[in-house]
Amino acid sequence: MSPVLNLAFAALSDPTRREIVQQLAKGAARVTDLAQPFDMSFNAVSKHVKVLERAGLVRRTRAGREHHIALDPEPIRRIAGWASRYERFWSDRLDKLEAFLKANRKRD
Amino acid sequence: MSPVLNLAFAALSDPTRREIVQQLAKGAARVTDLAQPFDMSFNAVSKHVKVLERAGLVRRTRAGREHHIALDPEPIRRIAGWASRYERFWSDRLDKLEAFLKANRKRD
DNA sequence: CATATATTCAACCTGTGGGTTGAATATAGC
DNA sequence: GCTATATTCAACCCACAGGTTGAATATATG
Repeated sequence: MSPVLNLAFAALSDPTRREIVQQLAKGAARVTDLAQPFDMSFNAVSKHVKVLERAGLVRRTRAGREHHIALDPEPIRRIAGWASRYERFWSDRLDKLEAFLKANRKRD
Repeated sequence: MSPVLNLAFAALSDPTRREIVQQLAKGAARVTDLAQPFDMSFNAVSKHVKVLERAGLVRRTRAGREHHIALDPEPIRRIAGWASRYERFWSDRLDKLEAFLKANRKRD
């Protein structure tokens, strides 16, 4: 039972939250900025950010009335580490994984 | 919106299901075998297997009254691919990822 | 100070998740 | 054929997830 993985996997199971993570990969942003592309209420996005925060996927720094949200890649790293355990099921050599990773940098 | 990732992440957010996956990494098994280590009803485990199946993480082949459950690593591969997009956040070179993966083969 | 902006908090609704129990179904073995 | 085994199906419960709206809070700005 790994609470980190439980929360990280659960947080990333929602496509809206994965889009937010993707957004944050380009740099930190305010909640308003993150909410802007979505066709849902600001409050809904605010909740999503809170879920990501609770899972440790993002960090929040307050600057006046604005909250700066930044990606913390550690849980994703943990997920990559977890997934790597099954890497032998799709190839025996890490350079094959490397090739796969390279080919999949853009897609969702 | 990637249904594959939605379902795979959601399925793997449950520690029981991750344990089942881990169990299946050692080879295919019957539902009864999978249920045996857990302190919950057989039916609960049967449900978990169904969730994994729906997510494409396992495949089922019927042999008489026994159902053989086998790991299908493709969705995990997809997750590894997704996570790899953020690899630049923790290192710039894939050989660093490789080292990390090697060091984390055993843990949960 | 008054108002606009950025954000959370709280209450609510509906759907789904994980668990239970009890029954149904199908195959195996004596 | 009868009984035991392997499994799903169905109904139910409770907790949580994702969304809404309305209000509260805090900071900027004219």
